[in-house]
Amino acid sequence: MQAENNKIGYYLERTTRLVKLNFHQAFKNAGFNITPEQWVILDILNSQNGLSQSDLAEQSFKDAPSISRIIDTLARKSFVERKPVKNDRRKFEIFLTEDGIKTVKALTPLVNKLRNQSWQGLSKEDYTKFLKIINKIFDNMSKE
Amino acid sequence: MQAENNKIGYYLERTTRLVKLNFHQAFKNAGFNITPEQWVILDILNSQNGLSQSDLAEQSFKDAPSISRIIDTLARKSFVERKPVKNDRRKFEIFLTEDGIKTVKALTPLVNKLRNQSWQGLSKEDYTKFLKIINKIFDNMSKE
DNA sequence: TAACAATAGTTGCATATGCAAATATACACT
DNA sequence: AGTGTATATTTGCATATGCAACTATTGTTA
Repeated sequence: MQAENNKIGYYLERTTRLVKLNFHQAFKNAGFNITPEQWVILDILNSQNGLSQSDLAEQSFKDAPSISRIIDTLARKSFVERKPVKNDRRKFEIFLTEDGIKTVKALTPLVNKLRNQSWQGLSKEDYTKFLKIINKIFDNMSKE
Repeated sequence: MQAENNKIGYYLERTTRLVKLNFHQAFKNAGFNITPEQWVILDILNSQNGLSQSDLAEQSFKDAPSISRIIDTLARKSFVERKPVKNDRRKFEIFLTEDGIKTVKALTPLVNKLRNQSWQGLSKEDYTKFLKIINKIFDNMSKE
């Protein structure tokens, strides 16, 4: 396809930004000082506690420095803690703290509500189609 | 729709990030020190030279501080210049410089190539559908 | 006209990202 | 064992964004 796919980047970018903004503000309104990026990490750890930073990097599709600094912030806020790994002293395993677990529990309904809101008026078919297309774009941009 | 729309935010975010990365690297490989965000502004100015910063903010869906700083960078690199407005001394009109114009001309084919690449294997119908859905998400997140 | 509100832009602070370079540790191979 | 390579994480630098606060100027209106 040519010439028609004019402003995909623009629509992608502004929508992503707005979605993140909504999540961030909802967290803030609920009394939680957490960014969407931090939420993603907490959410992953909630289903797989004790991942290493490089595991987290892979699962969140971020690079090592980004994860390193997000973990810094989450640790500073006492949502997670780094535990050294016995067999490999280069690594840390990252665990949710009590407070981290509570926070994920508290925010999960809010996140579901926002997800539903973002998808209002759209169908299951739309979802399938959208995922197919966006992941095709992702693949198209992944090759050299 | 419920419960199914699980990871839209994640797919949006990682795809947007990858698209921007591809554009940035392509610019760099072509010898241009320009970010995708800076490109968007140059591209808008190329079709409407002399917009004010608040016009640019509106058209690019960014806030005033973001535009202010992007213009700072573009001006420092001599791609644009701020011209004071006679009737309203609060305002600047932003103009592409010679170099800015040359740069847009040089990068346009590259941008088109990348747009085509991102849309490879997808149809005009996919495009319509995708735009409908992503803009619906945008609207859903725009209301209070 | 004086006071107040609105508009245009800038600046400071916190966060996130990409990249390159650095450190520390583990692994592999001769 | 010793050298070189790979892996895990951190740090520095540049850029972008959201938000709040600030300055300067313009508009409104009592």
